[in-house]
Amino acid sequence: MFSETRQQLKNLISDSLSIFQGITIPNIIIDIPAETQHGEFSCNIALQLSRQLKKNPLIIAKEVLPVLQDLLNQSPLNKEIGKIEIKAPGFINFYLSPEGFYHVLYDVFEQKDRYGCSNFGDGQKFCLEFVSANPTGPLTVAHGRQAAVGDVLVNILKAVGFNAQREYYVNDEGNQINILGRSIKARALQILGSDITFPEDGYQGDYIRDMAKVFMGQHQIQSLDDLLKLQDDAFRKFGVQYLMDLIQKDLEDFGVHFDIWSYQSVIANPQSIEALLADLKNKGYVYEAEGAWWFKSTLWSDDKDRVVRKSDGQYTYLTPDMVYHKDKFARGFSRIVNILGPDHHGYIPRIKAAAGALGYKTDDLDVLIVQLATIFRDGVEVSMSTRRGEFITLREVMDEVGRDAARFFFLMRQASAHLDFDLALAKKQNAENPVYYIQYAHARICSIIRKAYDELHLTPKQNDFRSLHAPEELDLMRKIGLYPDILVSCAHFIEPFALVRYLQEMAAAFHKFYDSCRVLDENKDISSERLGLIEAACVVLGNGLRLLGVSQPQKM
RNA sequence: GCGCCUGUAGCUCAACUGGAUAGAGCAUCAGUCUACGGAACUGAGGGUUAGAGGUUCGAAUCCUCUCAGGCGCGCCA
Repeated sequence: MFSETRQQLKNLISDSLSIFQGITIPNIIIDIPAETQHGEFSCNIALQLSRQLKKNPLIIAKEVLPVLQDLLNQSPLNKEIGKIEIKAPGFINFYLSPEGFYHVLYDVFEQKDRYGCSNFGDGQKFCLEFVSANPTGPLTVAHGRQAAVGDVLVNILKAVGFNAQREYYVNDEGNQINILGRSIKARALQILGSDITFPEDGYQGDYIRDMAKVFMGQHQIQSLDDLLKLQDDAFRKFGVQYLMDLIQKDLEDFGVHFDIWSYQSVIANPQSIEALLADLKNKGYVYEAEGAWWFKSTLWSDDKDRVVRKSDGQYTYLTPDMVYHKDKFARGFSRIVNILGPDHHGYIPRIKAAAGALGYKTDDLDVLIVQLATIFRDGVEVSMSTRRGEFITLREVMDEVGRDAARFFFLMRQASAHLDFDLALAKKQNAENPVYYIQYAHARICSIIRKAYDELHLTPKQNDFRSLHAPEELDLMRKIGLYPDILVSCAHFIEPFALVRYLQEMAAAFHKFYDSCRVLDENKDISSERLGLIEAACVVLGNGLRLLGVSQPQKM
């Protein structure tokens, strides 16, 4: 709603600037001021023009005002904008009329579950690849955060009109998988009494031992001889299958559903890899040196060229990944974004260079780095090392604090910022815990509406709010009206954090209103209008929580 | 050494991507309920936005340098 109004104001202002001949009109910006005393919308155009016109911005604003007011009077926007004021040093501020505020509520009741949705994305195909954890162990909290961020992002992208998909790239081949196979085999050997030493680079977690037992059961292995008859491939295949099942179960329980699972072994098969390398060689993007094959990634401003085929004939990680991205591009996405952990940030120029070599723009592929979450238990940091098998899994966190709190906490900071995750706080069921603060607001509203209906036979009004004009009531409406813009902003910056913050503010605005305005009043008109207002608030809280994948309790 | 990121209240973080008096939560202190869910609300204290220059109507935000911290830099994944 506000985005429409802002666009209309922009047009009016643009028209009103015709009084200045021969100037270049800068981009007109309609801001939403931090302070409500500056109105609902604000424009800095007079400040921007002051240099060009060589005039005091205040004077420019005063010259524009009558023209603008005149245009507004002839516009349908007139009944929603109460007044226009000029404030030093030259801002033009717009104040909504009560009708302008009520318009927000009409929108909510017209769109209900769809309130907040828009056509910002214009149906563009958007591929978000995230988690993509190697099947070498259970998902860690780092993956958990990436899963939460990615999942919510896709929810938001869909809400604002993108045709967005969740994709998981399974690295089911390569060095890591070889190590996995060797680790399982070594544990199985040990179980059967062999005194071999565990591989130096093997995965030391206890889960490998469990896997070895399951493996032996499946293959009916009783003796060392039985085991040694098996090909190494059997261990790898089993390991990948077992761990992918585990990972999929974890994600399922975390509420994350991927649309596409892409397997490296399928997409980046030997033929497609050879074909790609031949093609890049033809184009002069791959050359041989020192017995290895190098990708000329420096052509796209990478620091150095990268090996794609080692002198021993093996491919590096990058090579199948290039094939995979070629496959992704070929599927016709207008935007491709990969979420990676911070340890991979050096990889970005490389993979962007790959996009360039494949004939796309390096900007057609974006990489979003989601920083790590540090887990605190009783104020002490929990250390992490996958290799040594010391890590907290996503599963443990989910079991300990619940899915709602886990998802919410992972989103409580910007994805680009480190996150401290306090298990004790996430478990707390009181005001300190922001999840409960928001859910409580939702439940509280549901409870009031129930009571109004059961005991007073009152239902929320949806089309008339003329009695509502207290500051707390208008604040709540203003907040509700902001919601669609918040989603667009999240999509634009590919960052779900603003939604989390918004919902906290939304809940606060409701609690404030509740404390100063009695909903179930003697006056039935006021009651049903306020019921309408809080129902609208409830719709927004519910819609927002749903996008976060957090439950929206009717009672707690 | 080179590259990237970060530095805002005691703590954890915001600030609509250059706007108006830099805001929240926690913590501290002081308050608010005989009525709708107190899991709530109100108020106070707390800041030279690490520092120094620069750009302009205007800087936490952009540029340069300094300081402090983190990460990356293998024919690794």
